[in-house]
Amino acid sequence: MTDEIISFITRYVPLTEEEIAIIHEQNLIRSYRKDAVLLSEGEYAKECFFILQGCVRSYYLIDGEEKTTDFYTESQAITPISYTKKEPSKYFLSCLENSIIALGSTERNNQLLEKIPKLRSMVAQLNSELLIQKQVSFDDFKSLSPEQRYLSLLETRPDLFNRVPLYHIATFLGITPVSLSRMRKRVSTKVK
Amino acid sequence: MTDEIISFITRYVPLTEEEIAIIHEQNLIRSYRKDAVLLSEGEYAKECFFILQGCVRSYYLIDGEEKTTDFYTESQAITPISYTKKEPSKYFLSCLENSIIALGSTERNNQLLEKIPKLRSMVAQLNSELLIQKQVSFDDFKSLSPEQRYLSLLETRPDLFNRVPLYHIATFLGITPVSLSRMRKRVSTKVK
DNA sequence: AATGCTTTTTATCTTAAGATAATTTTTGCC
DNA sequence: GGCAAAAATTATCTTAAGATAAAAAGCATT
Repeated sequence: MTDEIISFITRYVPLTEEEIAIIHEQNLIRSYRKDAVLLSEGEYAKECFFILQGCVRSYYLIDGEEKTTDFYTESQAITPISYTKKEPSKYFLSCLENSIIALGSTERNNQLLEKIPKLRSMVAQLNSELLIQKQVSFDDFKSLSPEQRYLSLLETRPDLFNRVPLYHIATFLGITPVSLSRMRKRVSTKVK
Repeated sequence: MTDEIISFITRYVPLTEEEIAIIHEQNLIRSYRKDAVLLSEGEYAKECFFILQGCVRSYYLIDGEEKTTDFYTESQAITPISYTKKEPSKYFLSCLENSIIALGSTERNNQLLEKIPKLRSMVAQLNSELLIQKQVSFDDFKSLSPEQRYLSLLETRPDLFNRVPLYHIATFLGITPVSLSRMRKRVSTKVK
């Protein structure tokens, strides 16, 4: 049932049967309804998340407008900044779909790291990978025009367009929903 | 002489005298002239860098245009993606000023990590911190207008404006130099 | 002081994004 | 099938950025 977590981890470090059992024991799995809020602005994140099924969105609320910064889907881990830094969150996390999510509290995660120390190496590798990914996407974002960013997202994450409303994709691309709509029209007439 | 490196490290892990001596031994320090290139597109990075004195810029060359993605100054470490991933670099690193830089090759760094294993913890902490920083700047970048980004940079890194040509700052802000110049004029007349 | 090079600004024109409001389309639901 | 809410599009007007070219200002060096 939580094989996704095991295969996620074993991309970084090998696990024995025993260790797999320990991880299964520790698993806390929850279901959330669409629009359920996993973390609010101002709140201290007590947990990090691993998405087994569904889709989660992170966003800032600025002058009453939601600015989406990320979409997380199956087999992605979410470690809120607030979880790491022990400070109030500046952004929200909420479910775009009914979702099944594994939770790790600080205590539970620390226990796991005590019992299976090599998980520290996994975390280190993962962070290093995420840092590189983030840097690459940021660099791309800066050097591409909104239209190029849209076209690029169409290629790299086509799945999103089937499960996420366009107005969230718009703010994720750093533009307004109205502008995205206009752009899509422009692009489609270009192609023809 | 390389106390900066020691105090950089001890922000993350304590060091004994012995360990400090080991680090000093391993240090390879070089001087570079303004415009010296530390890493070229297409090249495999053999080293990572720690800036003791001076300023380094990272940039992509796109359609003959340089797009600056970062400025590194005193006491900042640079670990090229190419160094970590062992693949050709997509960007350049070059000196904006005459600079004094400590170099760490893969071999030398691995030796250090063998001799002082707790440095792994430092690297892990540093990466986690850098990931958070990168995420925050990316989120800001997306939600701010070019003008707001300019004003924010003026506050967060005023030093840059004294040592870096505006046309590099412009591409760093994701706009053209002409546009930055126009914007500065607009902003200055607003204030009056 | 004169020259050449780098950096910044100005000007003009074009294009696309922001703001706002209204309308249309789609979707879910009783 | 009809209704309400959510999502997407359209229209209009304003504002700022991109492209390009040219001029001006700042520097360094001889």
